[in-house]
Amino acid sequence: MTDQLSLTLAALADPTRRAMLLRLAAGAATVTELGAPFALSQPAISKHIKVLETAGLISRSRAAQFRPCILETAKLAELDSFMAHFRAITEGQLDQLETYLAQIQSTGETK
Amino acid sequence: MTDQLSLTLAALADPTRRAMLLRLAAGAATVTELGAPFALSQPAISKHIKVLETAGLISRSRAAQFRPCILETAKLAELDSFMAHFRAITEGQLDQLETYLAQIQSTGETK
DNA sequence: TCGGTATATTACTAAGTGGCTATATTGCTG
DNA sequence: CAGCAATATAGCCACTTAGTAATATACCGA
Repeated sequence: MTDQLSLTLAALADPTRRAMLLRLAAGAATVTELGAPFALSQPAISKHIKVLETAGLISRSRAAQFRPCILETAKLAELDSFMAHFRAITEGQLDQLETYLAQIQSTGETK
Repeated sequence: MTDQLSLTLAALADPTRRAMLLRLAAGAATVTELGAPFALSQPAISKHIKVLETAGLISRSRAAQFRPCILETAKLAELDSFMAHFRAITEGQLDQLETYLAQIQSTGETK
């Protein structure tokens, strides 16, 4: 599991880390702020953040004793472009459903 | 990691399994067909497929001694809707870049 | 310089994952 | 029914992961 996309997905495969990212979508936050919502020890929070950083999903600066985190969207965009491979199919099925709905509506049939 | 989205992401966090899904995006396939491209033992292939099935990303029917797999898009759509939370931000950044490009083009400035 | 706050690192444990070989199951087909 | 092809299961191993408590580091303010 050495490729970037796997790294991204593995980092996202945890509700705590996803919640952190959603929090960061609203703007930068410190480690303590990011960890506040969770009943986890401080090292556990640091670890989660390190996973996100290693995956390139966040980056960090330094301000006094704070290490504020900000969201990095590049890897998310990469995942998004992977998802696009399936989006056509999903939408295709949606179209089929819509066609079907339009059809029963026009013919008055219920089955 | 008990929630559905984590399950989906963990299943996707493996290049072999992603390749299988991409293959299935082109249509149904048997276990052997799905495993053919990989230098893995047959049990390893079965295991990967089971992970995908458990995550609800594929489903399987039964035809003689074959167990053909088909792609299930519901969980992918769910992931897609999670990604939407970030898409606005990514596109926002893109817009900023476009605005910037439009600006330097109209003013003739390079910085 | 000392104490406090923010964060990281270390060392440990329990559980999960991905791979293997060997074996079992299931259903055609001869 | 015998044998083969497709697939699943069991048992094992090496490695990773998510959590913990304890400790270390870094920086601010009095």
